[in-house]
Amino acid sequence: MLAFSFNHSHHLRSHLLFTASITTNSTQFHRFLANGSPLNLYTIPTILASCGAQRNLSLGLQLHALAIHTGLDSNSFILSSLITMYSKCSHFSAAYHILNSTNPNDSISWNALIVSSSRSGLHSDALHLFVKMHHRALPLDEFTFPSALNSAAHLSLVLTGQTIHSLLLRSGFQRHAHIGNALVDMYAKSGELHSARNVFDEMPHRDVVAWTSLLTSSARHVSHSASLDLFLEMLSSSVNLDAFVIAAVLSSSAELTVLELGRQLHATSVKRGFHSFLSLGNALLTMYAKTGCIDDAELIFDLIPYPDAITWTALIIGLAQNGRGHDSVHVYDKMIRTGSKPDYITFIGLLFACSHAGLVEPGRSYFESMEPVHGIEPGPEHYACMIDLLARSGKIEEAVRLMNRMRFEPDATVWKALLSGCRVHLNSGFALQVAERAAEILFKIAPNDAVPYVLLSNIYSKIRRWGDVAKIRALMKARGVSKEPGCSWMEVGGVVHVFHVEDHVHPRTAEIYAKVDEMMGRIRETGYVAETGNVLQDVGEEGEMGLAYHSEKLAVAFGLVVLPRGALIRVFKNLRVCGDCHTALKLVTKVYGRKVVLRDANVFHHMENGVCSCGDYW
DNA sequence: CTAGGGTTAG
Repeated sequence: MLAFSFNHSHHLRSHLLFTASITTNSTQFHRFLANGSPLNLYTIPTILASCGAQRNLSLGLQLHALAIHTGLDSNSFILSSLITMYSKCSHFSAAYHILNSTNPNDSISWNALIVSSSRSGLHSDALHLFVKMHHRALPLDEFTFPSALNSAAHLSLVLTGQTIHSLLLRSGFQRHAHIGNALVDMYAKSGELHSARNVFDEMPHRDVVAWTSLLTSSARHVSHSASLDLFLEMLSSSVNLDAFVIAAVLSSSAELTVLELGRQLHATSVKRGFHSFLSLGNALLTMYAKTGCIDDAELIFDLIPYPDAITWTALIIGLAQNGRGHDSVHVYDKMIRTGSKPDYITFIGLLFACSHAGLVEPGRSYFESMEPVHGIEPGPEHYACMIDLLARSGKIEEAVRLMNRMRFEPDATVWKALLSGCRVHLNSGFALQVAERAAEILFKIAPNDAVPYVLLSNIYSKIRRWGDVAKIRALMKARGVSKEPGCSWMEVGGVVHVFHVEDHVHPRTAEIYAKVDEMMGRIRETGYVAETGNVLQDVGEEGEMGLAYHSEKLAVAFGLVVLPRGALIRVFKNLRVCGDCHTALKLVTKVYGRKVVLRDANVFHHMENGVCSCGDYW
């Protein structure tokens, strides 16, 4: 098969690629050798490159041996290929050994090691090599700088990044596209968005990569809406979209629950043929799950041919948030059956699912399997889920025992889980005692977090200890702790309508309030009585009027006013829905024959005909 | 033979 002659280097290259692709399979490699096919300056580097790409270290080692045997191992072309192969296979000691024993004075070998170190997360090694190159006066080029900048960014070494920047200004490379992009990304990842923007504005060509760096860092360091503003700016500057940037924007759309934009991005991806890009599929799945369209999320999942851990995890979490914790567990079992490896976050989702579906026994056994079976040490989030699961199902002693078993100090997340879990079963005095103790600790370690005050105050009001309720409220006031104001919003025709408790700013306020009154009147006829137990759920956001005009009720009433008859009403709230609104809105779905999807800070409530997907357990 | 951006978080 090798008895062809090649006239063009292009043919030679495709032949070499073909050779490499068949020979990285060991058996075929041996057949290749048995055929008397040549191992030379052209074939060895090409096969080595494939070994690196496929992380086939054993074949790489054989080739190294053959190179030594044929005396080709002193050739600089071969040496740099070997260093690349070892680096990509994470066999760094071998790569360093070759580098140190042959002392190549070309940049390629050094670059290969810097790039691989940076990609493998060995950032300080990458920077060390960079400094060494600089000291030896080796040429630093358009391959060296991006990786060094990348490692500086990952270590949050802004000063180092700035030093590299100043070296760059003298190198003549600063106008190079990859280098400009790496600089923008370094400043952006370090949270120095103004510096990032300055570099960006001075670039000769601002391509989609630079925009993506700005977008994702804005989402992380500023806000998701700042990120979407940048996206609009990008669209108006006619830059070509690609799958990376769409995945990033989808993630902000998901957080902001702007379903219309998400759908448009989905359509664009299909038109542009990006649908086979895994990260984009993962982002789409998450976007649909987070906007309450769990059926669409499942459709996306079914179209992904090779799901990775992120895909499985996104589906597990999405199902759990949408009240389908049993399905999360089935998906997890399928994930294991099909050979995917769960990670730290998978278990957060799985245990969250168990806790919301009340699956005590499966939850316990999944938790116990984490370390022995999957080699993942449970972290505070996992303990928090388990404590929540146990406390909510009334096993408060067991929750406390589990907490005492932790190898590290429980953090605020864990104490909050215990406190909120206790509010479900207050009939035993023990639950109250544990809740008070947890709150006391939280008031010390997180004195400015409003959530523990509100949780404890709700517990007191549930057992009608009004004096204690007043004490907590006074304590909050004295400490200047205020809760994030509650608000609900709804998207209609691409416009987001926001409601706060008892606010009168919406242009259709009169109709909305009339509709709330009508709603409350009609559900009262079916026997609804306001629950006063959660009067203080929204401490700080509401007046003395109490429960009637909470933001979620206003939003649902608005939906009844403006949406066509029978249309699903999709509402989002930034805080947890209060118990009274939950009861009232369930009845509204029954009386009006409408479906309501209400997403609160924790989960989705798919309400229909008086029943909620959360099983009144959220 | 070496290069920049992305997706999951009770």
